[in-house]
Amino acid sequence: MNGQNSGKSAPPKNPVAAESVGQVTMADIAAKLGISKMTVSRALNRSTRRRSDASEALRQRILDTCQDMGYVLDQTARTFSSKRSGFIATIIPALNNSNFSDTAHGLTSAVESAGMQVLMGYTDYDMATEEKLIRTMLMRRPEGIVVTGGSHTPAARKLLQSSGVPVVETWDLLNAPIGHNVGFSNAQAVRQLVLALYEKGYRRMGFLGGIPESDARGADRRQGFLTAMSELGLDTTCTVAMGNAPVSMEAGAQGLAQMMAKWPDLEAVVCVSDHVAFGALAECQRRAWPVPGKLAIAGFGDFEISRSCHPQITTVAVDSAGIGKVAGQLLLRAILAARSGESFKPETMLMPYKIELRGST
Amino acid sequence: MNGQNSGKSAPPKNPVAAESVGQVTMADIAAKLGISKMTVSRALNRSTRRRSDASEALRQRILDTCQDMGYVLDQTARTFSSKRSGFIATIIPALNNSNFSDTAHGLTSAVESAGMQVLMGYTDYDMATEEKLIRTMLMRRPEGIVVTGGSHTPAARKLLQSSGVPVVETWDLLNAPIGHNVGFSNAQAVRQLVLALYEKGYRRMGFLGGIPESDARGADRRQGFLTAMSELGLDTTCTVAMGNAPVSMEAGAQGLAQMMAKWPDLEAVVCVSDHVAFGALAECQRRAWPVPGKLAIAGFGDFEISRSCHPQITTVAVDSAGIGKVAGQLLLRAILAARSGESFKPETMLMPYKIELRGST
DNA sequence: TTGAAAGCGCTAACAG
DNA sequence: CTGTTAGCGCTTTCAA
Repeated sequence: MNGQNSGKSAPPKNPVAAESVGQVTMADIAAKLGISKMTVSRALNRSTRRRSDASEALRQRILDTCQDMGYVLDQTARTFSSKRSGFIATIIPALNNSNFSDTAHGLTSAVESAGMQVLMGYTDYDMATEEKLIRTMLMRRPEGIVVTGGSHTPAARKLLQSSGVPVVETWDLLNAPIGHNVGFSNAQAVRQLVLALYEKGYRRMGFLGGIPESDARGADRRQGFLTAMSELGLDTTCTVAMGNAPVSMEAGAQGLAQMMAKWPDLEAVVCVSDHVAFGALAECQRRAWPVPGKLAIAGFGDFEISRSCHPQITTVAVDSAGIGKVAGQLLLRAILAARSGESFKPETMLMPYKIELRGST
Repeated sequence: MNGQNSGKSAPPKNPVAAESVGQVTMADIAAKLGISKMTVSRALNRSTRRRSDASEALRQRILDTCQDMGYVLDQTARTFSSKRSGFIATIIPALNNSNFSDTAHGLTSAVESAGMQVLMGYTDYDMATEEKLIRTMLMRRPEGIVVTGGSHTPAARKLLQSSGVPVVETWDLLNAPIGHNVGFSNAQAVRQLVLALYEKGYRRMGFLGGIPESDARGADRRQGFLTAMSELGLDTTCTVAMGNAPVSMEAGAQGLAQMMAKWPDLEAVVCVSDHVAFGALAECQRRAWPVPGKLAIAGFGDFEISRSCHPQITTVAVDSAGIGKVAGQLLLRAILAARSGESFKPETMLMPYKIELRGST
């Protein structure tokens, strides 16, 4: 019997299985085997052992006993003691946008092999919500933070800066990132898309997106459109802003209607996202307007819909999952560096994208 | 100076602001103000106070000091001490399926007002992954668990049963739920959809879904189709199973092609989801087959796409967010009951759904 | 209303 | 390789 367990006042345990998670502690396992808590702790933490049949046998007995007694390690206690939460906090604008959820997916894949768990939150495209989320998440002491974009409230920015852990801002290419940055220039991408449409012969083009203030990334894309059109010496007045982010398919349809009422001779519409583009396409179909015969339509993001609809929609393909994966890898390196006391300079990783010209243009 | 802080060996703090989160503890706040940790703790936990200008003034000073010193409460320590993690664990099949992410959204909304945070995980439609996730999440000692559906590995089921906290299984209506159940009969829903199509005059109908083994919900829907067709005395042989869940739009298109090659005179196709239905619709458009003229198409889930495309797709509208919201409310009641030592019987909440007949049929 | 003592379950650090 | 001691930062409990 181990003395360390003598002070325990919990009710007697079922020798075979615990009634519920959290009833059995390491001390119980240790007591049962007549060893110390530390031995149990070590057996549970060192996944691979060097040679030693004796200790390997003990290790197995410990594992079996944990199994038998229904022991589930208390990560809270572990975190509290070791100062390592095993959490990576991530904040995305919305769960139901597969661009962002793919990024979260990529992040999860990248960090789970290191035993890290992703603590996910979403802002609904609201900076105040983001600030609140950051505050809440910091209370869980994440070992790294991944946020979407570079637009934050001043307080949120301050929190991130003083978080004491590596921060990655994703999706946008930033002039003054807080820490690391994994993304691309949304403006450049749309600019290239417009140039590609120009080469195809389109001249009278419009941009269909949301209210710029509500979505920094959308505003960047709009800016890229305006830049390209100016460079080409084309008319930049044909733009419509339909409500706050996220702009829906429905809004895309309505926006197209507005746009074509105002500028009936438009040849092509560049949309802030594939969702909006699809809404516009559907509206054309309702009107029996041939696409691209009467009007060409382009989107952004390479969502499943733009590949699956007919005609397929021209878009900018982004490696959403790759952004998350790279962010995760960067974070892991930064965390390991910090553990060994090394410094790790903030890095900016430029992610590739590709203009996908398809049937809609 | 407070004696409680005397043992602290941390380096001297910047009196204005901490260099990083976690550097400042409650004891520092207390020492700064010459009060005890407990007073700080109470000020931070009791959001509203009863009358007492004096204590209210102190409370404000405490809050200001926390602000000034950049104090961020350590939720890990709080959890460890109070045995309340503030976590609700939830597991969904996939992040990028808006039905499930809407459920997660509804759950989050329902529990955040109670100060609970949602710890989210996704299985990619794999039961082994689910088991692993449950195991990992239980180490964080969630106060409640929400899982999707009733199909779990035996070990996962055992873990949930012995978790010691309320469990809600969602989306499906179960014969033997582990704890609470919030959902509806997917089979019944599809059955009603088929009956509605029958009333519209359709007779030769097929079902397009994934491999039943890979998706319990999809299998239920398939079963509902078969049941309805049998009841109506119609041919039940026209079914196609396209790959594992989640079945993509692309697979929907391919499945439709297979189906029509085998049974060219089919009048209507019922699909396991709107995504599949949309893929089928797009394939028809590619072939210039009028929908519903040549073939009627129905889906499931009332995703944005089915409302926005042309023609709009007939579907089963499910209150996805409502499922999450009700699950969250149920969980909160159960948690509160448990805290006051009351028993709280497992409940089954039947959620409504609606057959949405649209242009595609 | 406030304070002091105790301790949650684990791991770091050191000793054997 | 294993054991012992100490303590993480809070909240619980009890006392004033």
